Amino acid sequence: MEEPTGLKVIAERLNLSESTVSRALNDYRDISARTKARVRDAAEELGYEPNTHARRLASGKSDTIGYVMPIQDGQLTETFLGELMAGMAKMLAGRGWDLMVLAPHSPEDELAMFKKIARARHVSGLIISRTYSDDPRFRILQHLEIPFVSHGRSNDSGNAAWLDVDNELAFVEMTTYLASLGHERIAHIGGAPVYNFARQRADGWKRGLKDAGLKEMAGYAESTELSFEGGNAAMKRLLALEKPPTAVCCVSDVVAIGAMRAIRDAGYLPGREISLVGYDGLEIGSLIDPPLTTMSQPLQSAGSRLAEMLITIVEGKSMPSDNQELFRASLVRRGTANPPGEGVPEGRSTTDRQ
Amino acid sequence: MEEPTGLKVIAERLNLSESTVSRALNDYRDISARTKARVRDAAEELGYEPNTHARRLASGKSDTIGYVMPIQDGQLTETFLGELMAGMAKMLAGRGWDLMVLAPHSPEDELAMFKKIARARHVSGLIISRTYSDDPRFRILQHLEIPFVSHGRSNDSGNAAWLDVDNELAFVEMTTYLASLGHERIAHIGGAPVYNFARQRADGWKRGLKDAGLKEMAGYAESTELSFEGGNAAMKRLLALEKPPTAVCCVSDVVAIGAMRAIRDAGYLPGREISLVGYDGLEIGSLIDPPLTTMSQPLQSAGSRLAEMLITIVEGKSMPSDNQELFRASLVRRGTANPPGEGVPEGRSTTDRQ
DNA sequence: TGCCGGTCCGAAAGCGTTTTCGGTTGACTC
DNA sequence: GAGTCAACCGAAAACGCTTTCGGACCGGCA
Repeated sequence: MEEPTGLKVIAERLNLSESTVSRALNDYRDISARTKARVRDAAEELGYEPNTHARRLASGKSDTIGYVMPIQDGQLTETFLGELMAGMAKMLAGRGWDLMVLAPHSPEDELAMFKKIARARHVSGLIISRTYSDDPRFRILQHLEIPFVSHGRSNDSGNAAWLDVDNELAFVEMTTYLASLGHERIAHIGGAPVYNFARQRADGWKRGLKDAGLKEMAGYAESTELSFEGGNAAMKRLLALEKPPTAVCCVSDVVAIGAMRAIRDAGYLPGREISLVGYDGLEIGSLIDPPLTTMSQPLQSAGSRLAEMLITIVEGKSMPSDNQELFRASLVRRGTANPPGEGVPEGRSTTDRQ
Repeated sequence: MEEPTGLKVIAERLNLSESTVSRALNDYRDISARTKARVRDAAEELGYEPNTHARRLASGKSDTIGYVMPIQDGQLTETFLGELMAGMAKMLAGRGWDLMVLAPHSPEDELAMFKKIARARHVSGLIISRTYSDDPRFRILQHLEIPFVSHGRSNDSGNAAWLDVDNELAFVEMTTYLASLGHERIAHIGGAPVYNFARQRADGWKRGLKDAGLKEMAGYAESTELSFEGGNAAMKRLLALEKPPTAVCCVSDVVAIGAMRAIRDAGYLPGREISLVGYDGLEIGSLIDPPLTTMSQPLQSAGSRLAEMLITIVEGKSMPSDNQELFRASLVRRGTANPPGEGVPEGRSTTDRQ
């Protein structure tokens, strides 16, 4: 229908040159205030919207950042993604930037995407997530000179930009909390240490034990895959111990829910004979019975902040290494963490303090 | 570093003109096979990657489609989004298209985005979801002449492109299944009928009752918000009935989980005295106790198909009205749907037919 | 009067493709 | 040997914007 109005028509209507109109719109300072106003009014009236492609071609900028979906690791992230991406998209839209989704189906595919981006430059920065303890992507992206920020640290993230939750602190707090309730036999069901967050969380648990003056008992450091079945199996192993724990720190809510099942199957009640704390703050945790005590991490704000950081880096307003931020998880007290009660499995009904 | 190789350098190296190189790369037929091969080899060797913006500006195409995230309705969709978008992104990437995320924070904002797209045309098509029974977006997008396909139908989706799950059929099957187990008092906890899918599911339940020769009892058609609390409250109302149902069809898994809690709180066991079936097929449903029987809908494939449909429409290879597809949900038998047992609340322990 | 320094705007050269339009070959016909 | 017709390729004009550069104009100062 109505063909899109370009700079030309508004220039003609105002008896100005296209270049003047362009600069007026972009608020150059060699254009008089009066002219700027006239141009802006006309643009408004004509419903002018600049052609994105032309603008990007001419300026050499792409005003687009890409989010690399972590899809090769099964579905544990799903709940995550919506909120995180919504946070990014809103922030970016507010600044006139676009968010593009990259969903590689394999590490090779991911690498190919990186290379293509390095060449075509139609995406000016990347956000990656679900980082490994040793994550080659940091080196690759740096070598390719693609600006990026990572959601989660890594051994390789030294001078890169990242935003992470203080996983270690979260698990220190979790452990300390459990200890403060009177627990002395606190175990941990962790994830594979290839995941950096899994390692951090395990470290936090250990430090928490130490801080509380507790010692790590043999067999208490479980590691498993990040799934319901994983948590279930790990908990079974813990229950088979000579001295089973009275409380367990779980690397994720899903793992914790799996563990709850094992506890039930053994004839105990989660939160009663054995306390549990999860991590993620999934809403679903509040729906189960008893509702899962957990550590919740910010998501929308993380997405938003990630995008913000990346923009300043892409625009050269800050160095990657100046963009390293630690968010904090917060304890959500629900029903599965209580003082050790009676009926502790296999055990003397230990402490009664407080 | 190495400045990006453009058409020019490969043309010079081969003693050809840029236009020839361009056409060779795009497989025009007025270029000899030999030349094409030479060009392709050189391009490969030089690591040529076309400049997206230049290409899009020149061709007038944008090879980008946008997905409008449904974020204003709370968080019920979250689990969804990851898989759906992954499905889209993979399909699009396979064809060289990009997926852009739009996250409007209000209906007005959404409208503004549409208008901008209609002008700037930097996105050549849209995928919308979470459709309302009366959804103004269909009219708007058609009027704006923005190609789109909808995930979910609407009263207004007559000649538009859509992909939907056969919600009605799913609930017919669900109801029939419950009836086949011997239930005669089957209720429904639905969602607000402003959501088209909620209306369809309610219709399916009614038809299922009729097909089974059952009649809808007074107060059995509950409607509530799509949340845990909603399901919980609705179930409480059902339990307060003179003749409470022995089975309940729930509009979503989350609602079903809320209902389970109400059942428990009333002293009954979900799946025993009162059977339940949810909808969505959330993985989390399998983790709770007892695991939730549900109807599961395809997601990755839906995302992929949506993208595919939109491409053919954008390319003018098919009319929107020729792109209307119904996917089918499938029953996932887990633990909450069983023959009516003893202890049916308030009731004669009705039938014993299995 | 002449010169200087601002202020404001136009001209024009890109940005890297795509695509239309001819034009040049050589082979083929009659 | 003149004409025809493919087959193949180059020239050049877009695409719609950004950005540099220079120039016109005006006031003020010596």
